Amino acid sequence: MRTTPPSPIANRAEARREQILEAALDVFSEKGYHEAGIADIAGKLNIGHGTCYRYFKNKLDILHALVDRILLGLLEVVRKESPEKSNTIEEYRNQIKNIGWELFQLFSKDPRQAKIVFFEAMALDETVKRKVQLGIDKSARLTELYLKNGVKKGFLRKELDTRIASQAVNAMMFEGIRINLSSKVDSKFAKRWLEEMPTLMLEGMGKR
Amino acid sequence: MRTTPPSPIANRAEARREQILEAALDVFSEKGYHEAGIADIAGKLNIGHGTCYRYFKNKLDILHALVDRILLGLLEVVRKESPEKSNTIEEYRNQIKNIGWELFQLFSKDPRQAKIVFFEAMALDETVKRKVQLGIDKSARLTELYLKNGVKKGFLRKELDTRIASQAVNAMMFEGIRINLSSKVDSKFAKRWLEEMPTLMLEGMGKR
Amino acid sequence: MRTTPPSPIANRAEARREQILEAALDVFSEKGYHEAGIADIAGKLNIGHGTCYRYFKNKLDILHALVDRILLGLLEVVRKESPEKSNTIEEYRNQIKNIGWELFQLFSKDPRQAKIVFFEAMALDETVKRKVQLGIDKSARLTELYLKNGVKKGFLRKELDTRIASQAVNAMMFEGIRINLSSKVDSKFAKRWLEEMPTLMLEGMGKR
Amino acid sequence: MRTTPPSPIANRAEARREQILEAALDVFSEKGYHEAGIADIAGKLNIGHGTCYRYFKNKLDILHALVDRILLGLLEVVRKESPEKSNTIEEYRNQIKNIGWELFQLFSKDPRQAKIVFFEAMALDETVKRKVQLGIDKSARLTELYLKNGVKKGFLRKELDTRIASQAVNAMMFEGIRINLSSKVDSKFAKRWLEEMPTLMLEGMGKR
DNA sequence: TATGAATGAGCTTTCATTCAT
DNA sequence: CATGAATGAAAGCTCATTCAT
Repeated sequence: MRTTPPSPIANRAEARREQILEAALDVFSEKGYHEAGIADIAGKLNIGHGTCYRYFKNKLDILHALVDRILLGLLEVVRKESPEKSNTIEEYRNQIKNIGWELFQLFSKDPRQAKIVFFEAMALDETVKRKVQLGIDKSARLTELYLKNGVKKGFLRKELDTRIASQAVNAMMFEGIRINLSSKVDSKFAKRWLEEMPTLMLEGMGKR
Repeated sequence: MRTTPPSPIANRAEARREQILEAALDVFSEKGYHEAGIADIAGKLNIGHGTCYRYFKNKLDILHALVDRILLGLLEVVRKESPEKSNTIEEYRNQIKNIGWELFQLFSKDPRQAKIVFFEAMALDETVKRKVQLGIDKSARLTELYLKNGVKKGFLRKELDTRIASQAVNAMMFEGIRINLSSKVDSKFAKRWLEEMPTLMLEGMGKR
Repeated sequence: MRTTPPSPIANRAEARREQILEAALDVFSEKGYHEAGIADIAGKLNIGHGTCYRYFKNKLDILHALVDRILLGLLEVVRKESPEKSNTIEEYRNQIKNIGWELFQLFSKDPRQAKIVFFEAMALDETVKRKVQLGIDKSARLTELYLKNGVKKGFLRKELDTRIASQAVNAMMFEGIRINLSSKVDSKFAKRWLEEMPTLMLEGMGKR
Repeated sequence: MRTTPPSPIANRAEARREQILEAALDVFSEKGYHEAGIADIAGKLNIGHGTCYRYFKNKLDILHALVDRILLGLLEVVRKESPEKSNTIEEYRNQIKNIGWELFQLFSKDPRQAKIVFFEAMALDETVKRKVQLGIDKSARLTELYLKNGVKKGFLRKELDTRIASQAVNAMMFEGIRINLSSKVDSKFAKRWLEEMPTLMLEGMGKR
């Protein structure tokens, strides 16, 4: 349900923006932000590089827009499930699996996105870095809601430090993605990771 | 047992190298690799910037040396404890606590190091990135030895995917450090993290 | 006596030209020719900047047209009085006063014009510069007619080098305007200048 | 009598600066500040253009340094004569002649300087413009001292508005130089101008 | 061994101008 | 006629690296 009717001209402009972002995603993730030149982006689209500056203030602005989009997608995934839904630990285990799976999907389908947020953006100017950290933090806060629900419903430990635990959960998730990115990992890794993680998180490594 | 007697001249040169690395650590971690200039490093030491090139091939070479040193320190910590030592889960819990503590120590004492390996180095050329990933991987392999010991001794789950689990453990550890770096976190955070982690890892979040 | 009846369509076009020139006057005098962009001019008129190119060949062409207009106005003022009119030195003094006053009026009413011809145009390509110099020269030639009349009528010195003197007169006039432009001069300055100039020119500074 | 012994190294650097300024004088006066590129300046000296940036912050900085030097030379000339020296109008007439002559000399010997201060600098950023105006103003203030001396000694009119008159004198002087620059003027012009000016200034154009 | 002057590749960015719509 | 998206030449500037001293 769109609120504004799609003006064709705005759409054209929007499409250009998208093209540029798409090309930038390619270039930045391949060569890295600093090595990449505006010319590379424009070159990929066979447009004059001046054109990029009609749609973005500068190179950094492109990255910002890119990061925004990626984080949006990330949060969308995390938000899809409802924190209150699970009533038993088994349901919860499934939720975890789902979210993990979706995230893996998201970043496996387009590893370029992961490269940007997990590697490039972290070494750049304070504002981008902060933006990503905020995004990750937000994701952790959402995760925390799940944990709190679990504690409330009684299937998670009462004394659980949900703040810490949510960050640990996030860390595992993202680390899995990071490792998955480093091409030298076999394709079954993701599957193993996804299967092992919920058990690890819920039951720990210790013998019962 | 040194194989070659320490020639004073080699020592002098070695000292210079150290100085430069120390200065580079400062500068790179503060301004970031790209923003930092060779001149900044030399400036800090009040030496001509040409001098840096007598001790290092180029700017990237300095970073490589820096990363080497940092990873060395990291592995040293992880190696300090012996994977075979623990015989009960309680001993193991203590080992984990120890290692975690030492790592926190290492990177809290000198957050510059963490900034370099966890942020800067990851956005640079493939060789540095790989080097860091290898370091982290090595750390995970070591961790895995502990886990295998645990499984063998029977205080960790028999079916534990030690490869995955070791990476998860690492992830939690490093995430803690990363979060700790983002200055806006209060000083008690480290303590909470360190206390919560072993339990999380061993018993998970689920209610027993 | 117009030769062609004013076609309404030509008038519309003419009006557009005028609008653009007016806007250009604003923009050029405010930001300077180089800092000003075609977009600024078009922006002021809320028209597409491509439109400017339907009325002018290029940016420089706009300046040329502007300078033409300004110089035209300048010469109009100088031409208003008739060089042959004065018969006594007192009449002449009044003529001078008048012309000076009108010029001050002209450029005080619209200092933007002065900024263009006296500052911007002089630092641009040879053709504009020459055009302005020619205009100033023409103004001096006119002034010279007055002087020649004065010599002929006997109220100016017989040996007066009218060529030089006319240029000196011009110089004083224009310098007054230039100084007046530099905002930090008080409003009474113009009055003092206008009053002092005729005496200076006619009687000099020396004691009689 | 130098206060500091001339360090050879400082001299070398100083020499480079001078070379660059000299080349810039050439280039700026020939092509105009905006048309001129740093590359042109460096090209003239057969040095890398980066070198210019070792000695000057940026392009504008070069112009500033240039203008400073020119204005210094200008003021030096004006300062050479002493305002209090003249006791009769004839002595004063000679002083005027001298100063005028020297200024003509200064700017005829190196018309490039005149082009910079009288044309280029006036169309540039506020700071340069102001600097030049200040220089010209300073020159007028000095001239005023001469006039005040003349009034005091009684060979200039008692009621003379010395402020205005000094500016008028300046104007004539500089206009002469400006006209002289426009190559199409014959070489005798300067001589005529210099001869006519003192009389004009002292006795005016009116018949006695 | 240490220096820092010199270098120039290479980047980002601007904006006058064109032209298809 | 009017538009403004697209263009790309052209410029300023930085800084890692070299090398004569």
